[in-house]
Amino acid sequence: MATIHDVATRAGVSRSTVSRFISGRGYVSPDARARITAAIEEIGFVPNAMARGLKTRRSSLIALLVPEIVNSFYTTILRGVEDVANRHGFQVIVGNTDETGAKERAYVELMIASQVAGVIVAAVGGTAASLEPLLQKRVPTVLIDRAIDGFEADIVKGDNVDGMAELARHLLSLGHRQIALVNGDLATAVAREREAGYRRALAEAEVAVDDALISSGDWFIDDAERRTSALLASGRPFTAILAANNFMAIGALRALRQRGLRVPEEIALACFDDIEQAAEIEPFLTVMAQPAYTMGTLAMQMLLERMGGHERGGRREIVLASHLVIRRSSGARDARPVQSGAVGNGRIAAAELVANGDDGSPSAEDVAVVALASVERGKEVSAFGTVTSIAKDAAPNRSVEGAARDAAATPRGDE
Amino acid sequence: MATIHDVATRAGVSRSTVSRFISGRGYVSPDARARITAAIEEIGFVPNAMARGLKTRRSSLIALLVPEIVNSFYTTILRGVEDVANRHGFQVIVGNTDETGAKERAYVELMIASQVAGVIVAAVGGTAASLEPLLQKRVPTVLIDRAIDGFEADIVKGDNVDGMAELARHLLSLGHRQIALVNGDLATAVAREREAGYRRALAEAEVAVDDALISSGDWFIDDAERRTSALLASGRPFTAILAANNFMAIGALRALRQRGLRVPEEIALACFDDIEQAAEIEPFLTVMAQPAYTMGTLAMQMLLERMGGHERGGRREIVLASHLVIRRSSGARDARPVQSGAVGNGRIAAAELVANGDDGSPSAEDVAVVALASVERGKEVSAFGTVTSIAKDAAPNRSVEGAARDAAATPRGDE
DNA sequence: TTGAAAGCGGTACCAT
DNA sequence: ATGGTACCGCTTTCAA
Repeated sequence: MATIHDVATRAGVSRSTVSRFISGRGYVSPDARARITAAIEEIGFVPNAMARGLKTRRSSLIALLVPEIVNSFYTTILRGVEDVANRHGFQVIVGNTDETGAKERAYVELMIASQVAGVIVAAVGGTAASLEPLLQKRVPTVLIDRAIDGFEADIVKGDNVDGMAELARHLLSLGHRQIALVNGDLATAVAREREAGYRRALAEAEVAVDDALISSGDWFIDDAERRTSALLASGRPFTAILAANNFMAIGALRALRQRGLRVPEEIALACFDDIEQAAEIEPFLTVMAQPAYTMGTLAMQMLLERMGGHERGGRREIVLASHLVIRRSSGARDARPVQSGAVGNGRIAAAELVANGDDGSPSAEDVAVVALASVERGKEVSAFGTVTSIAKDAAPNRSVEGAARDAAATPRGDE
Repeated sequence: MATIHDVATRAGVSRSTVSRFISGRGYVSPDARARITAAIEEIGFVPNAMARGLKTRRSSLIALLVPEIVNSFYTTILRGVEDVANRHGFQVIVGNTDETGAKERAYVELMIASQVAGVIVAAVGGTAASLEPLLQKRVPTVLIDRAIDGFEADIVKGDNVDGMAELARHLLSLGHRQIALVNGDLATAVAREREAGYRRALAEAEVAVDDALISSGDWFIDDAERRTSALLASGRPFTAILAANNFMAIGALRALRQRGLRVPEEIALACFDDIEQAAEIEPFLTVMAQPAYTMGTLAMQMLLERMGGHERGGRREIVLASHLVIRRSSGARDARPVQSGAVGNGRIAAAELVANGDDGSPSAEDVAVVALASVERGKEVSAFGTVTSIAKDAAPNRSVEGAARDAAATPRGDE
């Protein structure tokens, strides 16, 4: 394996000069430059990242940890993260934690050992235990989608409480009063937040919540199917199902089909998170779509700021609005996309995000703030997002109850 | 950041002893062992992978390079790769090459620089140029899905020629005679192979091929949409569309819908590769489904063998059969899943794959051979695959023409 | 059974 | 502008 020494010998210069050349710091004469370039080409030299990283304690690796890479919500986030990371010379490596704390922990240790420059995590949930080493080693970290109680880090997330409330209101507006909730793992904040939204919407509509219609477990399709089957077997009456995410919806759908129940004629269905490719094939599922690409984009942006030390303040929190996409499964007459957006909210255009981050350009918050100020309603673009709130030096992650209370207190202008 | 030295001091032993302890090689007294364990725990020590890799020239990283991580075909492959890698103590990092040679090249260099233990690539296509450094640096490499002319490496791929021929035969059997082919990038072997299959089926049915109905370009949805729109605008008559993969099908579908054409009533549609989640939501697309999970599984298995030096022979090639899943889009009366399988082919059961690879257990070929011998027709399981052919010391990747000729010469027992 | 010491392949400071 | 030279943190003989 060719080393810097081989290049130096071949080019007739010292290792120091070669080092300066490849790292781009320090002076190298045009003459030496040419000879080194030639030597590198000839022997096919690729600098050893381990040797370099050992010395510099830096790497060009960004780690993204997701619970389920097969879910398009996370692959879309990945694209967002990757696009801005690459633009800044960073490469992204993905770890699939499979909703398993142990796998997450293993990846975290691997990432630390690999000296990654930063980490973005959609955490498995529950405790901060498996992520704790990141804090201890001071690895720049940004949370995405899922908040973790007591884990002090920047976060980009969806407006789960409001989003789920709106989704529930949609079903309520169609006349449903017995709405089953197929939730995910209550150890994850999103599950608790979405349940809070569900409860809030029902309360507002003065519909009593039947706890027997609410189930939770884990985020796997099979589990949602089992729980839905059990619910159907219980004989408890209900006319609609609200699934806490797209995978839960698939599970519910399986159970419904197995019983021969037609959607939406016999049971209506809606869920959080879109499945873009499925929608392309056949617009069926009514969903609360989150701006996943933008979430990835903003998370990476915040991470870059932390990594570069440009941001030394407290915990930041960016909440992006999701939007209701009405399709067939909920049984609405007018099955057409609808953009939810509160007065005073603003869109983050793809163009702005692209401009963002180049040297000296605005930070994630700047962009978000600008977007907030410009209430602009344009056509649907996947890279768009609507900022619901931005908190600088935000309070530590609070309990769901608190979040729900705040959300309830915030006026929304979309209904 | 805690180092081995800190642990040594705290435990009252030398660095060497700590090193022996964490690497598991060499003797360490129970006494020292206990003190080291405690020290590691106390200071939260994680060995620096860079320092270790620098010395050992090894890492526990496997790189998987895919052209489009958003495509479920590749995420499913990822799951297969990851499952066997993890079982052997390796972690997988994914690079999304975005169908771009330059990105692929960049990832390859990064992987080499990072001293990955092995690489699995679904290549962007065209030349072997961007992968060439892998050969030069002797990084164990396995190709998946896409063959590369002149790149000498083990490969796991689908039976593209036969599969596409069968898919075309399905449309022919429904009475279609003017079948448009929306292909992908002809620089990739799969595209050429699938076109060969299309041509073969038409030739066998004595249907003249109308080249004006065949389009190619790249593998992006937008491109397929554009080409399909152009075809529709041309006025050239056709009654069905065969898409070279799932993304091409989405593009074609967009174009059809934009023109208000109903599928399958006005135009029938079928494609290679499934979109599992879409099918779960609504069984619509008739597809030639590939055993993606198994492809990942076998690729990783072959890679482990190369990495361990257990396999020093020539290039190996494993070809897995795909199977026809008839759904609504092709307009067939009996829209139900059908398992295609030639006499003499065998299933690889999930159980066998799991057993495979533990020390001393059978190699990828052994498993495949055993499977070939056991013609067992069971129920559909996603981890199953059907082996079409296994070649040991296979000839270098040949031209499509040659492959098509061979395929035509090989008797198949499924019709 | 343990410790001393020599690197692995770069980087970066300090002279020249 | 360039070269000499200590490391970075861990592994691995080799001696004790």
